[in-house]
Amino acid sequence: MKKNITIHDLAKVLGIDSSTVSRALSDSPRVGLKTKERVKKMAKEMGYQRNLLASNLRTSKTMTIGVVVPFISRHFFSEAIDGIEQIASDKGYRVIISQSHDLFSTEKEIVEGLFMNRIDGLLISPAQGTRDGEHLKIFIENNIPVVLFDRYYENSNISKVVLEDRNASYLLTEHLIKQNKSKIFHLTGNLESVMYQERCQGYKNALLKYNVQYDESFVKSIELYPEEAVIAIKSILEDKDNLPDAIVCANDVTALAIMKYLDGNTTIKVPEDIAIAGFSNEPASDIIKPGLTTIDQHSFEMGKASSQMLLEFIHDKDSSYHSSKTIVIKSDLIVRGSTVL
Amino acid sequence: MKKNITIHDLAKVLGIDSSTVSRALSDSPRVGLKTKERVKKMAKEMGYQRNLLASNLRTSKTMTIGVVVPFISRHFFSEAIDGIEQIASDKGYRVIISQSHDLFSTEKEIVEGLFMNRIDGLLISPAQGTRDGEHLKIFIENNIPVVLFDRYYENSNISKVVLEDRNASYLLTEHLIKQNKSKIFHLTGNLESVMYQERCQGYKNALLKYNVQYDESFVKSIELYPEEAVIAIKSILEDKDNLPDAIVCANDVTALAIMKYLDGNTTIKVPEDIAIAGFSNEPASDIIKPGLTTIDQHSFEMGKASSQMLLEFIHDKDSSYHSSKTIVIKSDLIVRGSTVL
DNA sequence: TTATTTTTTTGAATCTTTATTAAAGTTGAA
DNA sequence: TTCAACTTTAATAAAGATTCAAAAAAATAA
Repeated sequence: MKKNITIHDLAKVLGIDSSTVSRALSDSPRVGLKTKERVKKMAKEMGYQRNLLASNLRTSKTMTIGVVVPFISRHFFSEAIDGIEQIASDKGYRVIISQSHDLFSTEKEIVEGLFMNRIDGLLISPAQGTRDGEHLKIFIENNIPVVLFDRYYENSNISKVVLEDRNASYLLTEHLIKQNKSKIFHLTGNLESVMYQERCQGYKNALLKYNVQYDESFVKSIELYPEEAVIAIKSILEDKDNLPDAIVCANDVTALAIMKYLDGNTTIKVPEDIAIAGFSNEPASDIIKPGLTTIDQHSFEMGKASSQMLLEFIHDKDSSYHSSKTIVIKSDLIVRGSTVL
Repeated sequence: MKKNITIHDLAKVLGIDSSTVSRALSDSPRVGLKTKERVKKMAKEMGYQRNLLASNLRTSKTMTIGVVVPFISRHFFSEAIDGIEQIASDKGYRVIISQSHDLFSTEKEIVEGLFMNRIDGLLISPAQGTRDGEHLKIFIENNIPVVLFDRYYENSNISKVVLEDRNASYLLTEHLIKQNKSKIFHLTGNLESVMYQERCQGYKNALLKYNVQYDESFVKSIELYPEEAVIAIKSILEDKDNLPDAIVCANDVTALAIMKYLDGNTTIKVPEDIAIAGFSNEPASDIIKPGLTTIDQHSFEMGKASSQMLLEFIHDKDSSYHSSKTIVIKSDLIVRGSTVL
């Protein structure tokens, strides 16, 4: 129930001016050693806690970066956040995390709130179905750095850190071809998203390169959630004349859902009858039997890289950072039992 | 590069006082309709963005609650956060999420930072090995509500929302007994933690109740991480004269690690030779084969309940909220193949 | 001792918003 | 018409910390 004490309270008690107290507490060289000590001692004694609202308002710096992701529970994102936090806290920055639940409207609200709170920089992996960064304009206009990571906009000059999606997808498909699979389907997400376009392109490129059968009907675009995946696999299996012997899924959760469905509801064997590959290396991929062949996206590294990039931008505000810098993170193919006997 | 515009800029342009602008923007009844409209129109036109730092400083309210968890990637916590966010955003509160990585020192820093940012309330699931809430004292002293969830301190009068750990553990053990298991081990965490004490007690109570063999050596306390679990199961298996036919693990990740080890490195069959039960219902529990019998902690509900409690405290600051209110969340036994043929 | 330099401290202004109090303008009943 | 009651706006003072210019104090040189 005690009132917050301020530098003015300290000043009064010590019989000095509040500006001196302020300087003493921030270890300014412009205040004498004994005063410094007196102030610090008293501050501790009286339980002084600096009010960052006031401080931030005055300095117009919050030492805070905002992070917006679709879902913090996705392994990929929580790992990335770890990376982000590590770099940021190293440099004395606080990180505030929000999730958009993959909804543009929520994302917009969050982003506006973060602006009103005057964060020093924004790291965002945009909600699906967001075509452009219009709602991020305020940041750009006010010279507050923004870095996109993992997901990005096609015709935007906002800097970004992304995965080599196309190549990763190519590697997955190539791997399946080398396992003598000849009818390879691709289950992808919303194809308006550049990321899924890229993954789809990598898949096609591999088929083309190795001269493997391809037909438009091989690509199914769905919302990449488990329930949707089950619906999709059911419909695929119904067309008995056109059965795949392999499916490249654009994320792990759908791949896992399909494997689970096949195991529980059909006699189809993975990988003998149909090989399944995923994307992300979620923890469950290594627990399911057979293990799921997938792509390691180096999420932690990606988080570190984006954080680093953002902080660089923050520290040299003047340079025209908008100039669309892009960092591409390497990916690794992880081969497990779902594609190899 | 454009400068942030303030209510003063608006006031100047409109030829009225800044206080009127402020009122107009917050829809105060104390300003005329036409002025309101004029102000709002101009605000939009000039791209005005309210500065919450100043606003919060003036009102000494931030409409923000802090959430601190050990790891956001744990399914339990990310679900709980979802629940917390849902309730909070409903009431117009922003949520800022931090992870302590289960380290007290990190938690302390985070908590101090949150205080300096003058959050309106704190929701925290403390790091393991923290015996008391000494570092939360500033909040209590300054009448900022704190609610613990999931994990808590033994002799603390901070309000909390917890699981009926003891009962849940009892149910698990009882279930194993009913499967005719007669030598049931318990793999638990740090027994200084009340939560693990409770889970251990529930296990013991069930054995006692049904008159099943018990020996102190049946309880192994470890750091509940996968690697430690593997070490533990190896050492258990080495003592060939004292093999369990069931193990109750105090969380899912250890249970999963053990199942994976048994499957890959031994001929021991789950559940025939050894039945395994976990705690938390992580997603992977439903993916592993056989499925892992575990406890559903209703994390989403727990998040909602804690958020609700905290907001109530915030809204009636005067009532002596410290009076150690406790909400106990019910748990459910989920039976899967790891304990039943 | 006085003049000069250096160190330490002060006072006022600033950041942006909001609350409080005062003032001005309107309306209506007596 | 006059006074009261009400509506709308203005002016000023916080909220708590930081910063700049200037003053005061201390240290050094002449």
